[in-house]
Amino acid sequence: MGVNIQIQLNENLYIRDPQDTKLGRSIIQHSIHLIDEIGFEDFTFKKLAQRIHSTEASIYRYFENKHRLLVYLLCWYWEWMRYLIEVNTKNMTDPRKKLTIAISTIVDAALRDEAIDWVDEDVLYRIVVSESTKAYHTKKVDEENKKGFFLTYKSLSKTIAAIITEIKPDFQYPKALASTLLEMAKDHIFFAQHLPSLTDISNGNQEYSDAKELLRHFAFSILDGPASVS
Amino acid sequence: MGVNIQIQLNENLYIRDPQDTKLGRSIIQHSIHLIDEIGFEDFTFKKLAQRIHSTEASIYRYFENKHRLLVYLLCWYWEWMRYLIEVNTKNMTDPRKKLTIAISTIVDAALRDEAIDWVDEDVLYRIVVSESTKAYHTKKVDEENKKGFFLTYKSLSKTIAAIITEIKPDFQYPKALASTLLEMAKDHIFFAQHLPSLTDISNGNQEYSDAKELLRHFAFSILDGPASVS
DNA sequence: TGGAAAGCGATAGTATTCCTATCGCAATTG
DNA sequence: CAATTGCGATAGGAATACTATCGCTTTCCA
Repeated sequence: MGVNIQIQLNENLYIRDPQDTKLGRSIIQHSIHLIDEIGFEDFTFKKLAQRIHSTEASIYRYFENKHRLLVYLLCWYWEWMRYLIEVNTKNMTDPRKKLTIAISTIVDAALRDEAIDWVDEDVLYRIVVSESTKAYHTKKVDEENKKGFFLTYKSLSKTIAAIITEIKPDFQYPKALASTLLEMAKDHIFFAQHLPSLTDISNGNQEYSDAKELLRHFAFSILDGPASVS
Repeated sequence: MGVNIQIQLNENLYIRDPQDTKLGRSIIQHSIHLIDEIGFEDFTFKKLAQRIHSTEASIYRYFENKHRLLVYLLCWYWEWMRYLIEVNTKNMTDPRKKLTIAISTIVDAALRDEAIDWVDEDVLYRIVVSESTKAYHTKKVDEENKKGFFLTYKSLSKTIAAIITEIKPDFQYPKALASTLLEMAKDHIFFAQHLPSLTDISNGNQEYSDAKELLRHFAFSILDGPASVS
């Protein structure tokens, strides 16, 4: 049993809802691992079909193409993040503590969680770090945005922006700070692993406490900074 | 005539140096425009060959594949940026002014410049905004990093980090702040254009003065922030 | 309980992408 | 003027990104 979470995503993302069937759940579970292993560029429906002992045509019954599948996975992550932040900050009165918890929650996505047994959240987060910008850095952003593909990301960002506004109601850049924190988490975890000269956090630490510290330092410096900046 | 700048890039990036021949320069010039028009995913050497009235095989004599060409273009931009920041901050004594100039220089890359007549810098910057993360978010990052593909990006980041250290020698995160400013410039210009709810800067302003103001505000708040952060 | 519908494997086939290889002409170079 | 370089032309192969059809099972529900 355990916790029973049902994440409902935008219907435009899929042809058939993968959560409804055994094959659908298998597609989600194994696509996460396969993309993590070989990268999104080399990932194909044919390779996925071979791994799950199904066929290319069967996978195409669920997703129009591999890009839609990627966006589906990311939406799943974004929605799950937003849910976790909401749960973890519930009943808290101090908005500063809320922001600290939100930052920790984002970074801790790199760690294993067992929320849903056919989604390995820690592996999914590696995909978020490596592949998420490919979801919206496309010639079709505007079209896909209209279809609501990025609502969950915007909603996650909005949740964090709301906490920021709670801390400092007259702050000029709540939305920018919220999205920057989300992007920074990915960037610096990636830099620490692959391009360490672009960051000051170390890669050794399994729990990324450096990353949390960096985000907190930036966020609170900006929020508590001198009223007038030269 | 005009200014004569020669940008020398990593030899591993190309098979034949595109700066040496007419066809090579044509490949650079038109690939920038074609990638800008149709996006990197849909961009192919065949389409580029058609546009410049050449052949696929001829383009393959310059670049192993389209990914290498993209990295080449980005390296060109990163090196050019570093050069501009160095020139623009030369003989300045106040490091705070240097950082302000550096930020303006990065954001102004979106504007037309005529440094080299076969490179349209403003169009190239649109590629940087939309496609640059695809250069290093690959399964081959580590391998390509060893070959020195990202030296110019790291060098640009290092230049900015040095200014930050000049401002505040005991600052804990100079490298992280430098790369964050570079990433933020791209992200928020992109968000303003396509996902406006993720930023607070507007898209209307042609000179992105909002973006400059945002970056300056974040940078100096972090540098001037209260010594101890809760 | 029986007939319709849904789900999925199997197979076939097409257009495009991503290359590699070879040939030969024209321009450049030494 | 001989040798090299640069490049257009063509061919072709393996992989990718789909689309379509057939028919077998399982499930649904009346």
